[in-house]
Amino acid sequence: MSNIRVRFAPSPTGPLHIGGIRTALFNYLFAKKNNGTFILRIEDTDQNRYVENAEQYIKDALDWCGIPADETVGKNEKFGPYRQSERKEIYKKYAQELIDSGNAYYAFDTAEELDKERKEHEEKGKTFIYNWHNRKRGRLVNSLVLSADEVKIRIENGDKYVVRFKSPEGEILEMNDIIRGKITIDTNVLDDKILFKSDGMPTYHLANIVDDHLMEISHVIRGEEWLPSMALHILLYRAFGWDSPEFAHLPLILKPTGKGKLSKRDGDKLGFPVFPLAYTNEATNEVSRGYKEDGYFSETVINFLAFLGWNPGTEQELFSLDELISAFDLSRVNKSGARFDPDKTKWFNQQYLQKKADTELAELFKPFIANEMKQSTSDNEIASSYTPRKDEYIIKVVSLIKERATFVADFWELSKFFFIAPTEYDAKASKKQWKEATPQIMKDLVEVLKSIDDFSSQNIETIVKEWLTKNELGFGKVMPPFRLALVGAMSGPHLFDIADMIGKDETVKRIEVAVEKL
RNA sequence: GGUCCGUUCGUCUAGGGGUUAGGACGCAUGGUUUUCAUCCAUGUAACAGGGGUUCGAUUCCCCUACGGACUACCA
Repeated sequence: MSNIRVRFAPSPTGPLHIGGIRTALFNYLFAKKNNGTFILRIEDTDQNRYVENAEQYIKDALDWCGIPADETVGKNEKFGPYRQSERKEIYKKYAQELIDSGNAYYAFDTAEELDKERKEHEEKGKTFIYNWHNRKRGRLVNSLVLSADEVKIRIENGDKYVVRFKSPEGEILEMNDIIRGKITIDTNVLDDKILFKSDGMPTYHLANIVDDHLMEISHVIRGEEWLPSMALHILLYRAFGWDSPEFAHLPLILKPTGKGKLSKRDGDKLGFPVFPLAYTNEATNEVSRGYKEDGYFSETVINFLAFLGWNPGTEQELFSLDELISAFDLSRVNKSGARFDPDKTKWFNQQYLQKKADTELAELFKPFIANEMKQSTSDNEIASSYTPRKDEYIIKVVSLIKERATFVADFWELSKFFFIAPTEYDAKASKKQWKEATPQIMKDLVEVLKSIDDFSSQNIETIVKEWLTKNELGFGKVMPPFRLALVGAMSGPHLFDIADMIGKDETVKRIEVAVEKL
């Protein structure tokens, strides 16, 4: 195969949701796998739905995911412009070419007239199709029924018109889809799609075909919602006398529960993001959450999206972007829609969190600590002595608690006792673990602790254990209340590690406070 | 309604004429950890239904059911 060139061609009507990101990802993977080029083209032919900040959002989202385009607006513009609104004249020329070759025609029917037509057909239980069935009969007004002069006069008069494709009659069209194989359609059921709108803009169909041809796109990889348009597109390539690219229609991403494809609303309803990045609708000020802001790593998003509708055929599930590139194969893409599972995305994030270096996680954790400390210092005097903690300390904390976290945002709850003394004690645990004899045992423990010079985890452990054995004290009598005093609850890492981290003075202080309070 | 596409555990999926139908998420149980979590082990659970073809079908074909997409001067 020569020169692989693929494109992702979103319409800037709002934020891109994960379905769009997955389409972009599969295009990207296919391109990189085959030493090809990944192009981002902005399909902004619908002026009514255009949203100002959407194009930037699309670029930002692809950048965050690590799958930027090789060619796009402002970057390697060999086939530019890459915004369809800036290519108007090009489409006009090609529309004319189709009219001249008899593959398209002018139509003067108004939207209202057509609506009425459709309704009337529907009432009779029929389907209105603007094609050979009725384009020359009935009440439709177009250059197929009007004389050349009449058409000319109408256009010169400034009458609104559209250009329609003249779809062929009585042909069984056989097409090939890389994912689905052979697809057959009877051209008699195709309607004469509008190619050029009365506002001087092309429709998706014309612009898309012209651009894909001009930009030398070799493979069209897009969502399944385009499958019904494939016949029209193939027919357009033929009408122009161009070779058509190969097609691959990706399965849709479905809602976690219920019917239909995943939509923006599902995220709000079920409490998970559907967008890569948070997005603020400038008109309504409505904010939609994003994976990034919810604490997911881009690796997570890429990995779970890759596995929606594709799999490598092995049992490996964790793939870096590079691994994805080498493993990717369109022939292993599924045909059926994939239900989106938020639970599994969490699992992916947990996996990636464990793989991250402690230093990197510590950096991500710092802002959370700063924020929490700001809130706690005022009502917790002990906190002040812990305030600025060195990086080294934070890295150590991260190494001790990360295995129980899924998000960086979980860190504080899992580790706050490394930074501030407990202000309250888990009620259930205190009742169960803090017995009558406990205060005295704790006081004795404090004395033992005070005598330790080398306050390292291992050494404390050794000495405390020796003391336990010597005094015939059970672990169960000492360790739970000890933990309660340091942590405030029955959870957390190895207790002697905690003591080591917070130091002798603080350890002793916390036990004394607990004895007082409990 | 019409057209097209699809259908393996609850979910993502592997497999493919003869298999104990495999893995992962989730869930459950047990072990490790005198905590919690992690981790490990085990368990749970599926070929939509009906007809063919065949010695044999979950796998191939047809029908039905169900699901989905499309059916705009939206993409």
